[in-house]
Amino acid sequence: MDKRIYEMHAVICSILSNPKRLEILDLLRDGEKSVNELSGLMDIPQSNLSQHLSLMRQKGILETRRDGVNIYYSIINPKVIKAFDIMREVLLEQISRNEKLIKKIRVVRR
Amino acid sequence: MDKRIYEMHAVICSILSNPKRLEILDLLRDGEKSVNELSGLMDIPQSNLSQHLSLMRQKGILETRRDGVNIYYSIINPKVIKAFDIMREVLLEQISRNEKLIKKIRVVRR
DNA sequence: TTAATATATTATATTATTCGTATATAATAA
DNA sequence: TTATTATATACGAATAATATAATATATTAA
Repeated sequence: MDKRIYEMHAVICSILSNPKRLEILDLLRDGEKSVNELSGLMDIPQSNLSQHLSLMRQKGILETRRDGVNIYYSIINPKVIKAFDIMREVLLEQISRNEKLIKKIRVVRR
Repeated sequence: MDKRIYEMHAVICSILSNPKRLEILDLLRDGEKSVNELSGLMDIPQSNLSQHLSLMRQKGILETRRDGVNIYYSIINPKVIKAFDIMREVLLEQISRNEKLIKKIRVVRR
């Protein structure tokens, strides 16, 4: 397998490796939102939001549409949300596995 | 939605954001392999391989089994491979979208 | 044209990742 | 016990990612 494909793959995945970008994607999962709307929903300076948005646009994850003063961002490929959700499931399953482990340890100690 | 869940989510996703780790996961997709086997299949110093493996174990993605001198690593949750594959599809679809775009531009220029 | 609003860009400082080298540990064989 | 093989860890240097502040641009309204 070509190494370059792993590198490109890693670049795409690195988009999901930041909490703010995950929050943005989660906010956009049901359709487009303007920068202003996003800004109101998130606790983040506008410039930082804009940076994350432009990064995701550059990487081909988001696209934009201008309507007057507003610029609306949306997710190009819904598979990104699919991957988002699967990784979320992985996380939640990890957490519940850990909880079970902790309970077990407590029972043994009693 | 709790911000901490996005942070944990980002940590899990950051595992997929490195080409070597993606290659390791790809090599482990059909079952466990020892560090030695992985080392033979990859072009990477053993210490670096070990670093990536221990990171993925710490983060709850891989688990280990010792058999004599060898330590076998395997993927705990197959959903990780599912997410791997979906993100790969996103990448491939991006590439083919770009190719189409380039062709279009060429036709227009003629 | 000027003002107001929405969004993007740049520079910078801080922090995090990555990877190599060297070293350490752990299991087994001799 | 010593040697060998397999694996892990510590450290440091280079690089990359991040957030913030300040500034720039673009659109519309007055």
